[in-house]
Amino acid sequence: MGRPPCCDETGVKKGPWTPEEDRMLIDYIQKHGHGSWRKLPELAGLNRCGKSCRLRWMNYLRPDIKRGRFDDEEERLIIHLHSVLGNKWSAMATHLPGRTDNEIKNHWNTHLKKKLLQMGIDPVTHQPRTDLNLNAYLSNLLLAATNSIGSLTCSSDINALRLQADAANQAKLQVLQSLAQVIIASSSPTRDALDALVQNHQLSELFKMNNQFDQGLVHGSTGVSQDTLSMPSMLSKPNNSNSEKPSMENTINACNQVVDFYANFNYSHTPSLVPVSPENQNNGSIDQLQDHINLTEECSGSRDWDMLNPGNLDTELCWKDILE
DNA sequence: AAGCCGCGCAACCGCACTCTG
DNA sequence: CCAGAGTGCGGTTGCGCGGCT
Repeated sequence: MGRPPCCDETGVKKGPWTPEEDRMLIDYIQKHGHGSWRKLPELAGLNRCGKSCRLRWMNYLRPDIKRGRFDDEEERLIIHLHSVLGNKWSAMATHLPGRTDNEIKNHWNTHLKKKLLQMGIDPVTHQPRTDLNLNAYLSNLLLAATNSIGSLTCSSDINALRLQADAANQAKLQVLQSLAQVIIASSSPTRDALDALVQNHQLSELFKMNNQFDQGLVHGSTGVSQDTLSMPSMLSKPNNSNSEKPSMENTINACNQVVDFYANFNYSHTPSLVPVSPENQNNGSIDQLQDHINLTEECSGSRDWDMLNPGNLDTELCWKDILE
C-alpha cells in the first residue's frame, strides 16, 4: 500500500552536504534544470534521494537566496504575516524575496517567538498573554528588586558602594522595563497596572529613589484620569541625558524600541488584520492596499470585504470602486 | 583543559496535496 | 473516478559551535 518513502533506499547518503556534492547539484541544475527530482540524483551522479536534492537546492543553493540576518523590517513583516497566515511558512516566504520557508520557520522558532513572549504577546494568537496575572507578576518583580536592594549591606569601601548603587539602579530599571512590557502588552492595560502601581507603596518608594523616573512614572500614573495611559510620556527620554547612567539610557531605548516596534508595525490587538478603510486609504499606497487584500484572500480562501472595514455595508462596493 | 549546556540552523521525516494515466 | 507517482509543506531532530563553569 502506498508508495515507499524515497529516503528508505539503502546506501543513499544522508546528513550534511559536502562542497563536492553541492557543486555537482549546481552544475546539473544549471545545465539541465531540475526536471524530475526523483530522477535527478541518478542523472547528476549524486548518491542522494531526490527529496534531499530538492531541499538542498531550494533552501541553500538557489542563486537568488538572500543570506544573513533578518532586518527589522523583515521581522515586522514576518510577525504580521504570521498573525494573518499562521504557520504557513511557504506562503510567508512568497512575501519575503530571497528568504526560504525553512529560514523563516527557524527564525520564528528561535527568535521571534521568544521576542513576542517577552513582550507579553502570545505568539500563537498574537493577543496579549492571558497567563500573566498582572498583580502577581508585579509583586514578583518587586520582590526580586527589593531583595536585590536589600542585599546591599553597609560597606566602607567606596567602590563597593558604587557597585551597589549601580545594582540598585539595575534592579529598578528591570522592574520598570518589565512593567512597561506588561502595560504595552495588556489589551486594557492601564487600570490594573496603575492600581498596582499606585497602591503598592513599596513600588512607589522604589521609584522615588530615582528622580528622573519619578517624574514620568509616578506623576503619570497618579495623575491619570482616563483609562488609557500615554506610553510615550511614561517612557520619554529625560531631557538631560546623564552620561553617568548608561544603563538607564539603554533601558529607555529598549522601552522606546518596544513602543516603536508596535507603532511602526501598525500592530493591533484586534484579530489578525489591521482594518483599513477607503477613507484612510491615503495612509498607504494602492499597492499596499492590494497586498493587504491579497493576503486576506490568501488567508481566508475568499475575499472577505468586511474584514477590510468591519461594519460597513458598502465596503465591497467602495473597495471595488477604488481598485477596479 | 575538559565537560556541560543552550542555541541556531541544516536536514530529515511523514503527511497531504496535486498531477497524470 | 481511481490509484499511484511526484512534489511540497510543516514539524521535528540532531549536529556543530560558542559560552560558561
